This record gives sequence, structure tokens and C-alpha cells, in this order.
Amino acid sequence: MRYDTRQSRLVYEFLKKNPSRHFCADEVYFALVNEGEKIGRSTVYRQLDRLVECEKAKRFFSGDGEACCYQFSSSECKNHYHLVCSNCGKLIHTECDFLDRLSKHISDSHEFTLDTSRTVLCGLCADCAKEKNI
Amino acid sequence: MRYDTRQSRLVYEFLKKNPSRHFCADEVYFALVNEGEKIGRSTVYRQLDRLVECEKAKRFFSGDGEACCYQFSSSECKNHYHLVCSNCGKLIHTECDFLDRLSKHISDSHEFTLDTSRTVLCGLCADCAKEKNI
DNA sequence: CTAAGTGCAAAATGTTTGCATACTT
DNA sequence: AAGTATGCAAACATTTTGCACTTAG
Repeated sequence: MRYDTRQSRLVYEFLKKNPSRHFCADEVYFALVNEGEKIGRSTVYRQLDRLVECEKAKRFFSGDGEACCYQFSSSECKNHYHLVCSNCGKLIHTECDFLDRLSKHISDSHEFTLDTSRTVLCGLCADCAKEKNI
Repeated sequence: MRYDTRQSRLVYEFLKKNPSRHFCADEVYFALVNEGEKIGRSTVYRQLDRLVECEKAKRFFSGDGEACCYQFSSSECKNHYHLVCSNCGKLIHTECDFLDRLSKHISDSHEFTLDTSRTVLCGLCADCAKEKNI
């Protein structure tokens, strides 16, 4: 059984409050500490793991070898796609026919079962693309 | 200028010898040491970075928080796609019209510039899918 | 001869674990 | 009361860095 503790709620609420951003474990930890909350680093790690397990958070690795990242994830995230900007780290949730057909195509033609919850399409968001071209 | 050293060749040749597999830095290091080669751990890291820089190796993060991985990559890899099996770690290089159209679609409809060399599509390969279903 | 690369050991990161204590149910 | 969670500090794993030394050009 899983107990409902102050700390577990803290971590969950924190991600939920910022659904469009992702955070590494330490960012969550320090954010909470700076808000004056009392919570330990390992508790944050353990709670994040738990949230990933029960699919309330998404874990991924943003591009170039940084820490691993966590982001709020509702059950809808199972069936849509994620674009992550390798420059600013923004994560974009996308529901899209074309991407659905991608899954089907890959399984039909490449004998490969795409895991959409795990796959993150990497590139540059509009803002960063603009910035880079200047 | 870049010098051509025994160690730089060792690392490059090692990846090249095993183009269809990927290795974390330590695997490369220990494989070389076990073959009796004299090379330092930090040199392996530095050479791997260099290979990634000049696109002779591909770096990615295989699924669930393991170390980051390196794999031989020829210049062709710039324009094709990579499927990685989250179960066995196999990396599949794919040249595919559909995936080319994906890039275009994402840039047209989602204002996002896909970086195909960085994006790894995550899922299950045919063998592992079979195994899991038994 | 100069610039670049090497290897070691130490430091920096990021994450996990053991264990006594505290909290939930 | 029993089971789970917490928090600390220590352990771990991976990667980076400083620096004296070696090697390639």
C-alpha cells in the first residue's frame, strides 16, 4: 500500500503546477526548499520514481547528457507525442494524426513497436530556431 | 589542429568494428583494456566527445537513466532515423520516406525543426516484442 | 619547438541505499 | 500495532578537470 504523505503531495503538486515545464530532481528539491518546505533530497528522488511508475510523471533525458528530467503527465500523455527543444528544454505535447500514422507505419514496415510515452522528438522550437538564425 | 594518436585510433576503430552496437564509455574503456591496450579512462571520454563532435559517433541515452551511450556513425546517419529497442538496446538505422515526411510535417504544422541526428525513436524491436508476448 | 593529447588522481554531478526515526493506516 | 515513508549521511556511478608529462606535427 502507498501512504499519502505531506512530501508525496508536495512533489506531485509541484509538477502539476508547472505542467509545461520539466525539472531535474534537484530543481524540484531546491524549488521546494526555497518555498520553505521541509523535504529531503532522497524523498524527492523516491517520490519522482513513484510518480513515473504510476504514470503521473514522465521521465526523459533532455538531449546532451544532463540529468534526467521529470514532468507532470496526465493519462492523456500515453497517446500523444512529445517534442523537446534541445536549446531551451521546452517540452511540447502534441496530438497529431500524422504522428499516429507514424506509429502504424513503423510497426508495419520496420517491425518495430514504437513506445510513444518514451519517445521524445528532439529539435529546435520556433523561438530558438529564430534566435539561432539571427 | 587535431592530432592523430594511438588512443584516438583505438577508440574510433573499436566503435567502427561494432557498428550495430552501442557502448557506454566504460564499456569502451574496459574492452580496450581487456584487449591489452594501454589507455586512460579520461582519454576514452575525451575521444568519444571528439567523435561525437565530428559526427563519427552518435551519442544517446538509452531509455531508463543508464549511462550515456556511443555508437559508430557514418556520415549517412545525418539523414536517416534511429530506432532503439528499450529492451535489448539494439539500434536500428532506417532510411525511410515516411520519416522524411515526418520532418516536413513537424516543421510545417508544429513550428518545430526536428533534429534527426539527435532524435531516437524508442520502442521494442521485433525479437523483444515476440519475447515479451510469450 | 609548439600545440595537442595523455593519464592520473581529485572533484564534481547525479542518484541510490542503509538505517534509525516518524508518520499513515 | 504493522507497514510504509522520511531524512540523513555514506556509497555509488558517471563524467569532468587540473596538471605535469608525452607525443604529433
